[in-house]
Amino acid sequence: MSKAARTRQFIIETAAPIFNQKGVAGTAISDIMEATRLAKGGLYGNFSSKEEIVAEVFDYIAEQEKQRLKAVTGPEPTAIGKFEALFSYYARYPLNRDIAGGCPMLNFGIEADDTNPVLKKKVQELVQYFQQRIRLLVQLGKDNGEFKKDWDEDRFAILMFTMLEGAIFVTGLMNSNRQMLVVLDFLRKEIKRHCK
Amino acid sequence: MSKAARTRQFIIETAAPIFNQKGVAGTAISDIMEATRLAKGGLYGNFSSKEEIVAEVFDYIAEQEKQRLKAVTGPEPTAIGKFEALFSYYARYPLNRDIAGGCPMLNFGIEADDTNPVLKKKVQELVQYFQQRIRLLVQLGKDNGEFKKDWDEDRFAILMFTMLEGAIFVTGLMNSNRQMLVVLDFLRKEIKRHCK
DNA sequence: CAAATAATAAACCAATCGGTCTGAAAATGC
DNA sequence: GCATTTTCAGACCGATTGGTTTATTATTTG
Repeated sequence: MSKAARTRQFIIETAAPIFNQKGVAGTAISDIMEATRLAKGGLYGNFSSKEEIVAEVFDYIAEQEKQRLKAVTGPEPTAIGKFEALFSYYARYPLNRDIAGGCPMLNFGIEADDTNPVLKKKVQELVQYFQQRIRLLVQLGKDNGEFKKDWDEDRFAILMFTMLEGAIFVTGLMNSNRQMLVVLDFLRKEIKRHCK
Repeated sequence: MSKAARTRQFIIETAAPIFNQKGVAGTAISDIMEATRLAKGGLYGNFSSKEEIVAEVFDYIAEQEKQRLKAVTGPEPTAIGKFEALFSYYARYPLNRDIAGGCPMLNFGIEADDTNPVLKKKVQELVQYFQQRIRLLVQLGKDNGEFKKDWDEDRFAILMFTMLEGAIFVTGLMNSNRQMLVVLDFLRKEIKRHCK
């Protein structure tokens, strides 16, 4: 890895939580300069514009989120276990300092919706990936004989995803994970309901 | 109503959809000048800062949302009817041109969360108001003998609210109300399940 | 180890940011 | 309908925005 590539990566990783917390419009180049302790030349030697930094930051975040999802569900052999691992991950989500500023899909998605079509498309793809993963988990459970065959995974993926995103929002706003716990309790029961 | 008061109100109403779409940080005073066709003096003669405009814009939006909620549920005599009116309101929500830029609670809440404690508190209060209204609707239904007495309204209010907010988010991002319809279908069945 | 190349700090740029101020114009009270 | 007060346009302000350039310092590579 060349010096340039390392610096580039360092900038992306340092800028990521700043953009996630303060938003794209709310983050100034000077904020990134301060956090990276790099001068302007150091940034613009590696990126051609703020937009390019934002785009790569989101790509990095998206990859990170996918990896996190894999890391959480991967070790569990059963679909039920994978779901349970996901739920205890989300129970800690609002307190999780790794994801400063809350869910990036929500943060970038809300801002990009009316302002940044390129970023919006990236967020769309990440949302679709997540919903797809939920559907695949249900299908896995069906194949394993854990879940009833008549369970509609498409429907469940939508319910689970919208509830989780809503709960992350409320949870961040209220500084309490109480509502998240209620949502997770519901999802657990929904899983049980469809177990064989 | 004095001229000043009318201008003030005009500024608030004109600025509201702009802030809701572009965000607080993403909206410049020049944007509001352009939309209102007022010069700087016209704005700063009525408000002392951008922050003050934002605060009053959100107060206006909050009041507007409360009124909308009342207007939708008010005419219906039964709790079931009120819920059904709400659901058909949300089915049209993403297409509704009155609320340009999506749900203000979500838009302002996400941005204010890490950047603006004053605004954050205002959003918190509006969220609590909405959840309270849902609980009261369930209680009304219980009192009317429409719903079973053992239905946990606190739990339902959380599920309904988080799902709707999540659905509004996804729906705006995806430019399709498909997932909203799935969510509404679930909520309808949840109501039926608790009917006597 | 030297020459070529890549990376960065800092001065600099025009444009725009939020905000102030003053004089003219419009609304208001008598 | 005149005098007073309110309301607003527009020039102006310093600070900050995203971005460029240049000169110097590191890092590679032969």
